[in-house]
Amino acid sequence: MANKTIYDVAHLARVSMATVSRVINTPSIVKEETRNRVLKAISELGYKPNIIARNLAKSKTTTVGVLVSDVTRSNVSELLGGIIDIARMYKYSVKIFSINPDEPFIESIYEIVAEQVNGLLCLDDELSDVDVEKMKTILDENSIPFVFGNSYYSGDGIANVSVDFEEASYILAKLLIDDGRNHIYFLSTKRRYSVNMAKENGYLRACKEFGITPHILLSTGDVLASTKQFSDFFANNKKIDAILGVRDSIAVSFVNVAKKCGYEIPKDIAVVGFQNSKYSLLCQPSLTCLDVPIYDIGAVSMRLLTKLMDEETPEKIKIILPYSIIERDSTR
Amino acid sequence: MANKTIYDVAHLARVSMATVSRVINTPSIVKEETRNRVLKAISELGYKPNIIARNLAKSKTTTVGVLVSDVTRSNVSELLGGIIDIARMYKYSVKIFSINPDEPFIESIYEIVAEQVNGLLCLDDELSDVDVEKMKTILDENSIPFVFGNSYYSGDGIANVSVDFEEASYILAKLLIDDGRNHIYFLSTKRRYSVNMAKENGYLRACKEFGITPHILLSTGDVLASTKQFSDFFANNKKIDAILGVRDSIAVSFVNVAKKCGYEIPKDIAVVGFQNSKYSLLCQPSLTCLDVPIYDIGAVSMRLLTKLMDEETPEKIKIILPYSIIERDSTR
DNA sequence: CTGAAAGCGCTTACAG
DNA sequence: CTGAAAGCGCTTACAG
Repeated sequence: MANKTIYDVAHLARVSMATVSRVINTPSIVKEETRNRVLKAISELGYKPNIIARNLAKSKTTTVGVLVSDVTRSNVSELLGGIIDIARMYKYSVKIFSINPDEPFIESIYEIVAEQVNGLLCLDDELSDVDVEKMKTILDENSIPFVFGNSYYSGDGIANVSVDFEEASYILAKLLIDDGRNHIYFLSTKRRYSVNMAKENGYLRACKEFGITPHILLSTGDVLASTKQFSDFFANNKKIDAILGVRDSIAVSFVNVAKKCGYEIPKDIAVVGFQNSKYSLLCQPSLTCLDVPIYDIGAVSMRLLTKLMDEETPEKIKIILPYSIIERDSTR
Repeated sequence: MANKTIYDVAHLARVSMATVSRVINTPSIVKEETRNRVLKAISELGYKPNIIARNLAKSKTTTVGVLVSDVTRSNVSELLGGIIDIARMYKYSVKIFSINPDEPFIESIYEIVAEQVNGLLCLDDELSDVDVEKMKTILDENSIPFVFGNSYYSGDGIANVSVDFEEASYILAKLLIDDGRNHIYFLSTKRRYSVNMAKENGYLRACKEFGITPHILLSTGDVLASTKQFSDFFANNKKIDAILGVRDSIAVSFVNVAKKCGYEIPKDIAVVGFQNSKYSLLCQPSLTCLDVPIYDIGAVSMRLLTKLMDEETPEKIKIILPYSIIERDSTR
């Protein structure tokens, strides 16, 4: 059984295809009697308009692209959750693109443009300023609005939805300092994410303000590697009484090693995380951490994008969402 | 600057649009000299074919749909990783759909059909057989091939890529039994996923075969709730010397509670998980568990779908991938 | 309120 | 090897 077209419906309802199109798009304009006849035909045939054809006719699409560097990165799925829910609400469908590591970043943008998306949500957090500028140029040329979700790119005219990680990190560090800690380590990732840079800056600001020497430890995401790294760290007998871990998995690895080396948490070392993931609850002791509204960041990004696509002018193009801090057993 | 069309290129290269189309789609057919002229025009203009128009003209799409019940479910992002990589390889783009909880499941299928996807990957694991049949009917009517990834639906003509969780679970249970354990609990989810049912069946088979009384404990995904549930469990002084946890987060919760109640792992209680997630490594002690090739399941599902979309007849429509078992400190 | 017709940007037999 | 033309399934001024 082939796909029904608008012709089939028109024929059955004995009207022109234009009328069918109208009952679908602007039903109020059609006389009730005709409208009902058409509606009946539609449901009898199980007709669904071909969205491709509609898009072509309108020369616009109801698709947004979501660009990620890697879907498996933490937070991406929760961001997607918010994005998809709002997209449905506004009748957009979402195409997902990941960056092809085998070609220059900008090629990915060209490919997305060719797919005729109506807007782009960029969840990539590792872009150079140059790439961001190039991307902006191409997208602007094609009148494709875009917004960055959960990342920091400061350029003019670049829409951004995030949490103030710099401030949050500052507050977290201050919390440790107020508790009398002064050998505070900042555990971050080897890869330079804009978000983690912001956290680092907040930490550095607090250190500077309170006259504490900053210590930064970078590790990969790999559990075994960081376990080894942290063991070496303790073998060198470094002075330490607190850590801030940008990722829960890193913080938990560290806690495990510290405990094995005879340190008590939080007595000897206080621990603070930046994600409120299940890890933070499953960890022993449970982790004090930032609670970032990841789902909301996704949802708000998408909502902002819908405004941009409708050529509304939103009051703000850079949105900072509130966060909270959850104190648990790894600090006191 | 508006989008360049094939006309602009044709004009610049002084050929017809048909020729331009040919150098894009079947370049070998065009005389080299003409081809080069067209290529030059294409790159001068930065022309990219409008994929919507192409799809309409070919009345087919190069888009596959991926249907999930909820993107944030564990494994979904890793499945997506495999799917996206293979999709890129075969030049498909992927649209992601989640099930709208506010309407009957089958409506979601109609919406996907309207989006003109060329094939569908279904990652939903909680469908009733009735829904699966309905879905198959609709999709068949519209000649949209589909495959289930990481789930079990046994119907005829239903493509499926998974791991033999029934067998794996049987082997895991047997491993505990061989170790002399005979009060083995199976911790599963309240929601009935086809995959978890398969695990349960393997466990039950082992119990039956070795004359052990099966015990099944169902919990929600919520850490706090399951912590309470497990505390109550121990308060009732149940006999227990081993558990199989379908999810790592559940297994870790259980371990935490058991330790707090004075049990030693694995001496008093051996623990086995079904996911090789970071939790299983971060847990103290580290968890013995199944290693399921989630990424591969996504990749193979997508590959199978490309064959189906190309109307090849794959030798097998139900693919069982190999797994392995990683023994760590939670058993011995 | 409704129909005829042009157009969206491509592809692809059909001629030549 | 290349062009003219029809067609993919819709939408939307333009008439009436």
